[in-house]
Amino acid sequence: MRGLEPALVGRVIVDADVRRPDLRWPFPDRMAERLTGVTVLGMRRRSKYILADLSSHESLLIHLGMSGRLMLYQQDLPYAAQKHDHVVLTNDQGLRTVFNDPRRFGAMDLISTDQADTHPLLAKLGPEPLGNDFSDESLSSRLAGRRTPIKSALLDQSNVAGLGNIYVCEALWRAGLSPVRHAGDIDTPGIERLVRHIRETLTDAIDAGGSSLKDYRQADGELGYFQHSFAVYGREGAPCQRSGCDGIVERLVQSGRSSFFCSSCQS
DNA sequence: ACGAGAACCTGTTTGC
DNA sequence: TGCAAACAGGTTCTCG
Repeated sequence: MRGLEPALVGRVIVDADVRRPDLRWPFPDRMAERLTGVTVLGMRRRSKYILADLSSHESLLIHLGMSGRLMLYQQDLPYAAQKHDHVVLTNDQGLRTVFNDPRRFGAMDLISTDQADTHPLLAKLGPEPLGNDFSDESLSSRLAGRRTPIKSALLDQSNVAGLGNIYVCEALWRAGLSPVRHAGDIDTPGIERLVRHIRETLTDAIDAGGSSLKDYRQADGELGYFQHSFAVYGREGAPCQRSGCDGIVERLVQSGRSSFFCSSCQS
């Protein structure tokens, strides 16, 4: 969202090429026409959704799913559609914004700007982890009595919005909490650590990503930028990085998702 | 209400 | 080497 904002805000969309009828769901009626000729007034994010507010009083809602990418192709450079390029927006400077998504778990919708908060996809989201509504008290109350593993509870977007598999694994490691702990069994100090480390994990990731995204004009498809900072994710069999811990990173599957953790220092 | 698993898709990696 | 299974940054739906 931060990479797209300077390229889109204040610009007019002069062409919308919608190259297939759907992603995860069908696109809204006449999406291409409704996007053409409107100005992008601003961009914002709610959980993992990107919202572009338009001069037509509608907002373009975007979710990248698992494999989705939004890439910018500079004006003057020739653009030839790549495989899985599904939507191509061209602005009044000739800059193209391309939604590419091989697995098509992503989504796009057009919604009334003043009803964005009540959209079905957004209505049930929990608090933003970097906002004031996310706190020891709010998380504790949402987890109270829950017997589901804390790993699953943190992936549940109604408890806290915007955490994915990587950041949940990393935050639990930083907090020294086992992913198999029942969500409702975590004591107050554990909740306090969890809230703090969720925030720190996200801010570290955003900081690392921000520097890499400065090269967005190249749109060369370069992959993740926080991956070099993972303590446990994808590191099964590697030594635990916590100082003084001699454990080995393990992997287990919870609710169909891989959890990476150190059973020596996470309890 | 809660929690686990399947489903949606394609591409890449792993294992026999 | 070749093929099949497993796995992948997510979310919703169904079922017990």
